[in-house]
Amino acid sequence: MSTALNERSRKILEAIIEDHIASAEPVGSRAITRRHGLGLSPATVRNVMSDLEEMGYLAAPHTSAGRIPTEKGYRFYIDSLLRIRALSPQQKERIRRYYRRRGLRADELLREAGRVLSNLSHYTGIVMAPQFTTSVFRHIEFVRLSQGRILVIFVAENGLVQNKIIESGEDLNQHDLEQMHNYLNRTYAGLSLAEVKKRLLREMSQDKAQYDRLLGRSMRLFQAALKGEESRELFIEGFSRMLEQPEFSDLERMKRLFKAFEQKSLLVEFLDKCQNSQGVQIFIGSETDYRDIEGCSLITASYSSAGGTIGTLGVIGPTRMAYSQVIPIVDYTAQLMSQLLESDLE
Amino acid sequence: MSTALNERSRKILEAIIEDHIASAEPVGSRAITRRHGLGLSPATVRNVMSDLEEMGYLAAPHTSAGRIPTEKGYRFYIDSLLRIRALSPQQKERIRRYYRRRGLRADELLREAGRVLSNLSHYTGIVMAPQFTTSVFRHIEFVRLSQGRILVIFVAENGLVQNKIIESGEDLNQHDLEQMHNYLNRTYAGLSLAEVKKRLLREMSQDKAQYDRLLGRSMRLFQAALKGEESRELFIEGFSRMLEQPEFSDLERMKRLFKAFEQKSLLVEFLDKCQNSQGVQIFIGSETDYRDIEGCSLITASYSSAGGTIGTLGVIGPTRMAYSQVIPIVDYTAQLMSQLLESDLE
DNA sequence: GTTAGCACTCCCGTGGATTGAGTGCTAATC
DNA sequence: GATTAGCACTCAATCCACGGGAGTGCTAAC
Repeated sequence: MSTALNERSRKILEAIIEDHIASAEPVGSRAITRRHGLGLSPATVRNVMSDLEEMGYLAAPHTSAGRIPTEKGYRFYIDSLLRIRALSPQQKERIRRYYRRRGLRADELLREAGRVLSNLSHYTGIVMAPQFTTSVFRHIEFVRLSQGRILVIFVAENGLVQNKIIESGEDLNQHDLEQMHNYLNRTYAGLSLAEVKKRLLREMSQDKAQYDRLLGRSMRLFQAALKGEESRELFIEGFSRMLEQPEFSDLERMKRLFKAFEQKSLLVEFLDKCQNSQGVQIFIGSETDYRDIEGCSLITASYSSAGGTIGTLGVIGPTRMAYSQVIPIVDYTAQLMSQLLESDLE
Repeated sequence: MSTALNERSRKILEAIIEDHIASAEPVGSRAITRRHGLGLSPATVRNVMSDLEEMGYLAAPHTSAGRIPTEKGYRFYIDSLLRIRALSPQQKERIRRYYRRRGLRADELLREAGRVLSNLSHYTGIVMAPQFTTSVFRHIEFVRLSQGRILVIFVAENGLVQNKIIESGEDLNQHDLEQMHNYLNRTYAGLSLAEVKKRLLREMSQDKAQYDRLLGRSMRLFQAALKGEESRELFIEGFSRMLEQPEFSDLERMKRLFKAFEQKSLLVEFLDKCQNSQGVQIFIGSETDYRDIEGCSLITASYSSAGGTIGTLGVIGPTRMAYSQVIPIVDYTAQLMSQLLESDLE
């Protein structure tokens, strides 16, 4: 009952977890000896399993069922047992092919990534789009919609487009608006939006007087367009895959999970917290600390552009997930998104 | 056994359907006499029910259960028994209040409509966005993304924004692009996109030679931006409401339904066919001729702008739907969308 | 330390038996 | 002739007992 696991226990734990991932059923001692023939009898395996349960890596649904891994079991499996094979060039090529279609807008690209993640993993794909404020500003455009209502269109360097309606106190005609956005484009293109905000603030207060009416108004409009909380877009694709998982044949549970997905905001918040980490992150069950998706694991990776991470994508599935297959897919997809979003720059 | 229904049969049919809508259970003869006390004994009601079954308005799941309405029964109910009360001014005001938030973009407005439809009806709300080609052209903008890749942004009179990436053979700098879209905006604003297409074609062939290089290129770019199939956006909101309906406690069925929603394209196709009809349309069960949503009914209405219908919205729920409540909500929401999308014009 | 053997536990499927809601029919009643 | 009370019948759903099977834990032998 030493707390460290010896080679044999690890082998058995691994075998149990892998069998359970494949079958979704509790795994018994005989099944292990049959399928993994470690040169041990069922009785021996039973003793080891009993120890593993004692240590919290396994649990028994009831006396005469086999064992299923606990979250601690999965955690150990992922940290110590799992070896991830990098994708072969062929596999990478196969994934890349999904994105080959030309003329895909950035948002379409991200949604497509969600679909691909779902299809390849057989779970649900999630992609959080970049926060606009972290992007590099490329272009702004004002279009007068009606008395006092102006449509603002931003374009970021990575090709993401966002639009917004602002209400300006005074009515501005389209010609003035054009002059205004021309000025803004000349002045601020190439800066990050955060920087734009800062400069805007400085310039407006510092030398306010020096600017003529038009420029002052341009800046005020820009500022109005930039302010306000910004909800990040989240693409969730392939939820129906979840319906295929036996663990969600419980309707009540399904319903909760679905509502969580429909809500999105909590998931966005969570992914936002993941965003600053490098590489693939794995959250098993309650490790997400997010009750509605109980029984699920989350594999995420962030994608980046121009140095910083800008968004997060991943796969959400039951804790009993085929981690070894999903992890490299998520990893590579994140790399790919970084490349593809970058490629709009020359 | 005459084929026409007398007053008494109609009353009983109505009572059965309304009870069934409320309870989702087969309705028995005693329940009718108890809850609707028509001054008849259960035995009499049984005789009538038997006739109604004979005529195809009711069906019995098995010998000793009550009766449930058939699609024919619902159809008769809707066509002949149901009287719809128009919404009271208070109810209308309550609905309008949902849209009072300012600065809502057209697409946000439509999605919000889906949510509101879902919340008020307790079923799933669907909103098909206007087809861009039928909109009135207000503004176009070209933004150079990279070597040969141009982002095109369209704005329609109703405030809808669409963007697209086109690949131009030659590399154009941003300054040229601006001149081009300025020209296009001056020339074509206010026309419907269909008309723009036509004029573009005519002008390009007729007096091709007369145009200078820039104008010719502008038109070619515009044309490139307009071509290609256009997938209509469809907002489906509140699917989780379906999970609450007892008829979908069958997992297999749920799954089919969900996949149908995830697919969207068939639903778009179907709604597209509804679009040219006036007023509220109701499709009961297999009347949609769309197998995946079997057991569901669809209540739709089209919203319009500048005379023509531009999109369709509605509610999808089980055939056992609270028609009398949902119909006026769908009707009024469609009217409201017409108004709200119009209000961008002065 | 490992393993064979065995008693024990518990889930699950099967097959009556029972219950209850509801029907259809018949004969009596209005 | 329409309506209704009464009654036999049907069928799904529920409960319960039972047996089989999978799996465990313990003990004693290797």
